[in-house]
Amino acid sequence: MDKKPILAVVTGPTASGKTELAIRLAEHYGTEIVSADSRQIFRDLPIGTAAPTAEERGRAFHHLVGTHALDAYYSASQFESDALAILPSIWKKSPVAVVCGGSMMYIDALCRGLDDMPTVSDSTRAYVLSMLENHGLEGVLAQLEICDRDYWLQVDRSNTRRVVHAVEISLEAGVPYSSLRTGRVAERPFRIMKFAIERSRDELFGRINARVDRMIADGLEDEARRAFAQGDFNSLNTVGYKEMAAYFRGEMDFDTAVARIAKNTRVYAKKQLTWMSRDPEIMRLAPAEAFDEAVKAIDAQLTEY
RNA sequence: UGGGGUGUCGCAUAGCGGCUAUUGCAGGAGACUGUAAAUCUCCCGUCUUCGGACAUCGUAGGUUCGAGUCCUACCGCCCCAA
Repeated sequence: MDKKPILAVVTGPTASGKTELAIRLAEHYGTEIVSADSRQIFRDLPIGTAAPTAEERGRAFHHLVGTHALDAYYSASQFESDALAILPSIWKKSPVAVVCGGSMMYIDALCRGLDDMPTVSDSTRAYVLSMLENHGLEGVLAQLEICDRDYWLQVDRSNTRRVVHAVEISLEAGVPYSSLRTGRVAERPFRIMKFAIERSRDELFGRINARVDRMIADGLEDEARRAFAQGDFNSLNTVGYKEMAAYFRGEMDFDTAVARIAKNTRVYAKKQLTWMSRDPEIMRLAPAEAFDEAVKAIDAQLTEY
């Protein structure tokens, strides 16, 4: 029987200690890390996204961190193909590759796969956008009812983004969006192990608050100013930056902006926890024993064949 | 001890005697298949078969058809005077 390599996924809410655990595992197994973080992938945002530092990156090689310009288009499906392309090269060095990140949809895209869908062309995107601008959400919903009645029935009709996307895909593909959604879980040629560091809500929120203060001290404001000087991109529709933008526009004072960042980071963490709660594959580790427990579990898998 | 003020949800706050007690902050739950740190939904007095039911504005009385709102007493807090 083939020895399938192992994908050790370190995930969990923001500020839970993923980076350190991932690096220690990478050091231990002489391997590299693929980041699964939808914002750390952009360059010029190291402070606000808590990207691994130069020192940390010296301890273990990190893929997909700071590799894209702020105006670049990136998505979960691109992450899926990028990660799948990188992993084999890591497995040449070690039977264990480490993935580290809190972008839950990216993790799922890699571990379970996304259904095949056409890439939306610029013209289709522009067409649906104009429909939204001229006829509002109601207009786009009417279009959705025509081109994909099944999805129209089930979609959250308040969620403009989902409605727009379904119409875009349906028009692009020429078939209903819902017909492309198979829900099939991809077969992967590797064994997946998922780990998360579990902390109490109070402790996690305390770590978040402290980290936000540190980001401010480290110069988040300047970083945000320089980033927005490049333009107002989706990559900057991000906790830490959108609040700074509101401060720059004079919509809130500095202290309020900082408080909002902490608040929105807590909300983000909560959403990650919600997502995690429905994934029974994730092994929850106590902070103090996280590394030892993860190594034990991985070694057990390594010796199994 | 006297005089004045004040008491509304975890905190803050609105509430000219009359529909469901307002708003903000903080908090909780959830959805999620190509921008996901995005986008969206719900709860936040108690119980709930999720349609509602029952409470409630420091406490106890009173006036009134009707009281968070007016009156009295008490309790707590704040200010001034001693």
